Amino acid sequence: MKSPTELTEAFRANGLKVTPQRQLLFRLMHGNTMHPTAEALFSDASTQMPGISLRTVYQTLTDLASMGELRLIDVGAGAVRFDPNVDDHHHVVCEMCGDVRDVYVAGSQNLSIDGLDGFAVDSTSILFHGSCAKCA
Amino acid sequence: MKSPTELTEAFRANGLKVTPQRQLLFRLMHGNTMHPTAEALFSDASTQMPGISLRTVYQTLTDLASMGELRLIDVGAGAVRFDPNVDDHHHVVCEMCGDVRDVYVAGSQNLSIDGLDGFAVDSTSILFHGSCAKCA
DNA sequence: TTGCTAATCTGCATGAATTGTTAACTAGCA
DNA sequence: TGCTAGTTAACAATTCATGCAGATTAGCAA
Repeated sequence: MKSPTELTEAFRANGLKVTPQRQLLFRLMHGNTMHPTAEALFSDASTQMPGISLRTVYQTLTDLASMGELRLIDVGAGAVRFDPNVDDHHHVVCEMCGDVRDVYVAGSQNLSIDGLDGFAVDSTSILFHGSCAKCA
Repeated sequence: MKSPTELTEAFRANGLKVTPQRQLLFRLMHGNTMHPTAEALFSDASTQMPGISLRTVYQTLTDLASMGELRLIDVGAGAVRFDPNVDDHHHVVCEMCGDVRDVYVAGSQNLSIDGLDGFAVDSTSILFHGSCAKCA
């Protein structure tokens, strides 16, 4: 994800306005490795800006996602999570505490895959399920 | 997934009762390659047994899943899908029509993975996103 | 076959996550 | 400084899934 300053430029360039709510969310997501849910971010944002709406958090996150500045990740645990890391990477989720971390996978071009006939594949997501060091 | 007859045995052996509703669902899921949602199965079941409850469909599917007779798959499109194929396999989903098909992946032991330190991995799911032949 | 009892079914209520709606508000340009 | 399109907040609505309670039934035992 771009820096808050760069995002300000990018939003204006796209005809979108840069409000205090959005700037706060830019800062909260920049460099964030927590893979937060919308609710979690809303909670964080609320401490710094009481009265901010959950709807606004969702709105801004989906705007960022559609600009390619964030990735949505679904670990099958109810709520979607947001990841400012847009590198080509995957995830591991702890089934006990729900913690999610980034995983880098190399060598996938050597996989032998059967069943993709007729499909044009756009993207691949690999999700590892297990238990983290703390929960083991 | 086992055959309806075998499932009848298995349910009784576990102290679970075999009702007409359950038998119908056994038949509807056996060999089913559609990866249906609970709603879709409910719809199918309703034509053969009007009055069956959606609650019962969820209940039976959950029971089957906890017995290891089916797998739950989440393609990030809202509802969870159910797969009677419990082999070690993965899935591809068409982003246009939502169709899901089984994919077999070999060679994953040769992947080079970075970021799993401290995690004990129980399972891995690979999901391919793209467009199917009909929607391309 | 009959009766008992725990398991099940249905219908409805509830809950969690997300999106739709609308009137009031404001960023950013002229 | 004013205008106007884009935003926000509050609330309603939707979707998917689970909790609950009273009526019903499968399956065992006599």
